[in-house]
Amino acid sequence: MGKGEITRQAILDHSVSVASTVGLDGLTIGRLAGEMALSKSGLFSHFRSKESLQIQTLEHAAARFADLVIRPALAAHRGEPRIRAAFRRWMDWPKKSGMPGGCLFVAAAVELDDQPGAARDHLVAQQRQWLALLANVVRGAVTEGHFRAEVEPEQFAQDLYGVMLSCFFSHRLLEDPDAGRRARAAFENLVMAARIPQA
Amino acid sequence: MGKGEITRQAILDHSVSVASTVGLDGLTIGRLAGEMALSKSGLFSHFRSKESLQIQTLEHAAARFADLVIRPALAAHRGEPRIRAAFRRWMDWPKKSGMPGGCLFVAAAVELDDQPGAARDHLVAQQRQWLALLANVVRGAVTEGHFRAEVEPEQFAQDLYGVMLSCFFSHRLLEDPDAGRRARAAFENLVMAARIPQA
DNA sequence: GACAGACACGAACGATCGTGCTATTATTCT
DNA sequence: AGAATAATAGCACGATCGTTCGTGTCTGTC
Repeated sequence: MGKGEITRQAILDHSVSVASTVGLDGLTIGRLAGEMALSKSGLFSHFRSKESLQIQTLEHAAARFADLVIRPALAAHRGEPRIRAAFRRWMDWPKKSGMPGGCLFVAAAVELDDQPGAARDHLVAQQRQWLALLANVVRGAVTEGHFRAEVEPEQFAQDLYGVMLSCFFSHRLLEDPDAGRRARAAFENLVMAARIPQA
Repeated sequence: MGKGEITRQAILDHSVSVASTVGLDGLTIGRLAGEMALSKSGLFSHFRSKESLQIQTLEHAAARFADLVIRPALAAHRGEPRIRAAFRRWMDWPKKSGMPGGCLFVAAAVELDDQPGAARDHLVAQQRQWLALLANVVRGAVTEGHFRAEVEPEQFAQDLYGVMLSCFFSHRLLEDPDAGRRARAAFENLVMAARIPQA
């Protein structure tokens, strides 16, 4: 790994952190350069455009998400345990991953949902994949006999996403200290409702 | 109502619409002026700063929210009917209110959760009030005998918010045509779980 | 030890940002 | 109708934005 690649990675590390608080658009090359002790043009030369910087920032975060959430979750036993692992890792991945502004994907989702372009396309593909993976994990819980056969995996995935989003909202904006506890409770309710009723 | 007030309202109408797509920060005085056929300084003089424009935009949207969601919901019968009315109005209030970029409050929430200032304070107070109102409506369903006594109103309110947020997310970013249907299904599940079980 | 390539810097560009001033035109009130 | 007031336009400012270009400085190779 050459020196250029090293600084590029360092820039992206910081970029993810900054973008989590000010968004991908609020992300500024001048600011990034200042905080990395680089000149604007020196930093810019690593990415040939701002859009490229934004996309690479998303990719960088996605790689960390795969390391910190997806892979550990898939290492858990199929079925309900894997769902619990995914949820737990997902819940505190912004903290673990050094994103002081909360999950970058949530910020980017709201920011880009109206802004066509390569960055949006990238994020959409990413998030669709993640939701599909969640749905598949739920499907596994059905075939494993943990969940009822009528459980709709896509429904469960969207519901899970809602639990996460409302937790972020209550926690970050409203600063509700009970947000996390309620999110866990909501998760338990979802799981209980999906389980095969014990006679 | 003088002429100044009329144009101010017209500006705010448009400002809400624009901010819903590009955010309160992406909202720009120059753009707003161009689209309203006003000079930058002419428009600016109505608000003495950009922060004031942002706050008034939030207030304007809040007033419409009260008209289109809160008041009609409170007009419904106390208990479960009122919850259903609130949810239904809430679901399609961005459409009804001419916000092409989806709910302004959602966009502002993600944008401002890290940016201290008067705009954030205003939004936080607003959203806390709305969540408290939702919780109160749920409390009404309990005292009315529709919901079980153990139902936690604040939990229900946060869960409801999650249903809305994940619907917006799936609908607007992922363009999932089933997002609305799933949100309604999730709502029904929440209500059913809270009801007094019929023997 | 000359040379090539990678890497960073400094200066400058056109554009746009928010925000003041000063006129000038519209509107409202007596 | 005329005077007082409100609303808008025009212009300029300093700052910052993304981007380009030319130049210097290392590092490693033949």
